[in-house]
Formats: sequence, C-alpha cells, structure tokens
Amino acid sequence: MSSTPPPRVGDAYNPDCPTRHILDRIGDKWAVLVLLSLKDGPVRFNLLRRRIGAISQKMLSQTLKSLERDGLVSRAAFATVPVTVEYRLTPLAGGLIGILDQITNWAETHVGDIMAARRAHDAGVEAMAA
Amino acid sequence: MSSTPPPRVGDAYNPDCPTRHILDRIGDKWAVLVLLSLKDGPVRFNLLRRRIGAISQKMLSQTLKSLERDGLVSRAAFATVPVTVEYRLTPLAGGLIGILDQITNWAETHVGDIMAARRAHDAGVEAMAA
DNA sequence: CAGAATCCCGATCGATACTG
DNA sequence: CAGTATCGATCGGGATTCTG
Repeated sequence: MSSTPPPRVGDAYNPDCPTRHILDRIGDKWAVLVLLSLKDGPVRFNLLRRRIGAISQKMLSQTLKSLERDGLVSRAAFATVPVTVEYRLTPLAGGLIGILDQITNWAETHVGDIMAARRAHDAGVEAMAA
Repeated sequence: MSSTPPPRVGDAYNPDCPTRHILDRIGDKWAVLVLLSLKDGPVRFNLLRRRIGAISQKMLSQTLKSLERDGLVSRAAFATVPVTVEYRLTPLAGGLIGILDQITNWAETHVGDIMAARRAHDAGVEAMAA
C-alpha cells in the first residue's frame, strides 16, 4: 500500500500525476471540439451533432458524459414533446476555453509553416528513397 | 487536383480544415509530453526515454519522427562512439510550448475541481444504481 | 429528439528481437 | 547508443438497431 506516491508538480509523465488527467482530456479530439462548439452558448444534442458533423452519435454521447462527469459541461433536460436537452459549458470550463482558443489561433497562424516543413521533409525522404 | 478546398478559419470540425492537423498533434498524448520534455534544452534519445518513463521506444521514435516532420523538433547526430543523437525544439515550437505550459498550469490549478466534480458525479450515479 | 445497446473492424500501442 | 521490423493484443470508434 502506502499509496499516493509524490504527485510532483510539473511532472506530467507520471501517470499518477493528476495533471495527466487533464492532458488526457485535451488529448481527446472530440472533447476539444465539443467544448469549442459550446463556447457561444447552450446547444441541443442533435444540433451539436450536426455542427461537428464528423462525430458519431455514440462518441458525442460518450464525450458529453465524460465532460459532464468532469464538471466541464452541464446538462439540462426540458419536458417538452419531444424532449429537449441542452448542453452548456460550466464556469470551470471558461478558463480552459481561453486556452483552447489560443491553440486554434496558434494553429491558424502557423499551419502554413507546419505544412511547409512537412512538404520539405517529405521531399527529402522521397529523394532518399529514389 | 484542384486541391486546397476552402480552409475556413474557425471551422475546426471540417477534417479538411488545416487547424485540425494541429489539433490532432495536440491530441497526441506522447507528442505533448515529448515537447514538454525538450523545453529546457536538447536531450538524447535514451535520456528522453527514461524521462518520460512510460513510453515505449517504438512510440518515442515514432513521435519524434512525426514532430520532426512537422518542423517542431530537430535532430542532430554526432559521430561519436557509440553514436550520440540530440533532439531539440525548433523556434517554431516555441510559441506552442508557451500554450502547453498554460495548459499544465491550468491543469495544476483546477485538477482539484475536476476531481471533486468527478467524485460528486460518481456518488450520484452510484446512488441511482442502488 | 435524445440516448442506450450491440456488433465488429482496423488503427494503435507494447513487447520482443535484431542492426549499425 | 539509437534505432528498425514484426507480431499480437487491446480498444477506440463507426454503423446499425431499438427505446422513452
């Protein structure tokens, strides 16, 4: 036993380190897209589904549940006919959204550089193969 | 041909959107850990391996290659005996590191909230099941 | 409309062994 | 030391079907 080995800060390599949990959440492609889809206000399930487009109903449902579990998204059901369900970001998610926006901003500004590097690298590799 | 379909900004849902490429890179758990491991200077292959600990040499090698391809990491080999290879961040990766640091900071500050939300949620679910 | 349950394929990843 | 190659197990995730 003697559990809880040193949860060292800044040591995200240790699976025991709680930071890893958040990193894994960010690492979840769908989770990030869902969070970004919700940043302008509450959205219903199927609308969310259509917005993201590429996501399957299963993954959306699954992603929403895990985000709700982590307190990043809240669910509200209305007893209309048929039933309506809205998802929205929690205050906790607010700060995270800011960072995610920075990532997309960075991506938009530097995607050209990355694509260029990729082409240059691939050209080099191709030359070697020839 | 007629490639490059509308790379709409802010529309990361579209797989054709270049932003997705970066999101996928971030979504790569190992890639993020490798980048963070390199932020204090160049590191040799096996040292990197030992630092991250949980990574297999296959994944490390694979991750490094893709990061190099994207111009985020550069490789330098020295003809010592035995051979020495150093990996370091490129200038391009600099800005990205700043954002990744923000993520780990956010994670460290809010992991408590998330864990608490998770426990509360699980308790509720357990109550339902009973 | 919102979601749960089932089936199932293929990408991912780890362990192992070999090379320069 | 710094990798590559191969194999096998795991599992994420899509398509489909059914319910409240």
